[in-house]
Amino acid sequence: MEYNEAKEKFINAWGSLATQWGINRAMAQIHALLLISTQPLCVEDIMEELQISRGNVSMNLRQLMDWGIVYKDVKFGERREYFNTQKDIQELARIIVTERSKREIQPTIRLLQEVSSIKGNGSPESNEFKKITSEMYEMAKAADDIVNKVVTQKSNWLTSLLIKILR
Amino acid sequence: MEYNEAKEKFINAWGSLATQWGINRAMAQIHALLLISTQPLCVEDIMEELQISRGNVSMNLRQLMDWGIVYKDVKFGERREYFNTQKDIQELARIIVTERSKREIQPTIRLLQEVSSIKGNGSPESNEFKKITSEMYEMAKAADDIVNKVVTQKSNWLTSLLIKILR
DNA sequence: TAAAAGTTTCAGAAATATTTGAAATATAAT
DNA sequence: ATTATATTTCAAATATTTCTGAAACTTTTA
Repeated sequence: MEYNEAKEKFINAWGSLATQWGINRAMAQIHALLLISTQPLCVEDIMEELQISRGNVSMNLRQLMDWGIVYKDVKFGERREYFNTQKDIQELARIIVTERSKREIQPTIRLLQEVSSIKGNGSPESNEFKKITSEMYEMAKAADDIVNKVVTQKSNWLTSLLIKILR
Repeated sequence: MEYNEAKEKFINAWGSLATQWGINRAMAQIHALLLISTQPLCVEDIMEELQISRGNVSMNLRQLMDWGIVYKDVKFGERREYFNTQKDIQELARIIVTERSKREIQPTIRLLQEVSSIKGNGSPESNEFKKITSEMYEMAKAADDIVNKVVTQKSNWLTSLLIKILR
């Protein structure tokens, strides 16, 4: 496979995979492009490469910045804004895991906490409901604990997790 | 909060959360309903409770069965099919993690494996591409290893993982 | 201060994903 | 073999999400 072919394949496939993860295609593609780029890119560059509109690029760059994985990179003497991404893959993954936990596990925990703590009316249905949602709540908290512990260990978090699991 | 209110809230919120995880609302709601139900339900029951069409229920039950978290539960002397779900929450989570890994991590690994192993033409762009995608590949493999190790440890996998991480 | 160069916003258009409902298919009872 | 009961399929309808493009806005330069 040629470099150009591989690059195109990577960006396209990454976009498709992302939709499965509940992340939108353009956002994933923009991020993929910044990741493999040798220098920061401006909005025009991204529009050009991915053949998408200015508005789309602007909105998705904002989202990527909200996620904390893309930064504005000011060039001296240049008017235009350039964008760059976290290139350290371990650190990138750490940020993404932290962020997804904040956006997905935490609301789930709140919901389960709330519904599992209802008074209940003693009916079998109400008892089963409390039982199952409480178990789910405990489980979600355990998952959250694990993520937090793993993720606050800055460098090489993945490798050291692997080592812990293997022994 | 009343039981009925809590039940409705749980099913609705679960459906919304699911869309964030890339899972469709009806599928998540059907699963939630089976989880908290005291007995297996037939298609009619589900249609009734969630106010969705027969076709929708049928298609999503099939998907849940493909995921391995919902089963047909034959009642003797009954024509109709009844559906039930894995009620052990730890085991349920184990299946879901395994299945998502199979459906999401593995295709990702294959992609990264493929694009990172191109010949390259020596240009800085091609070198950067190989470097980044190789790092992503290594990272995805490590994540996959961790998931496999954790998930093959049948019972209490989450708790024992937590213990390992804490010490 | 006005023009230039760039960025953001957002209403409507387009693309995707989900859902419906009725016909086709399957299975069981008579 | 026929009827009754239940399930599955899939084309069309609906709903949701994403994207576009032009206007509004912001910042810099002259």
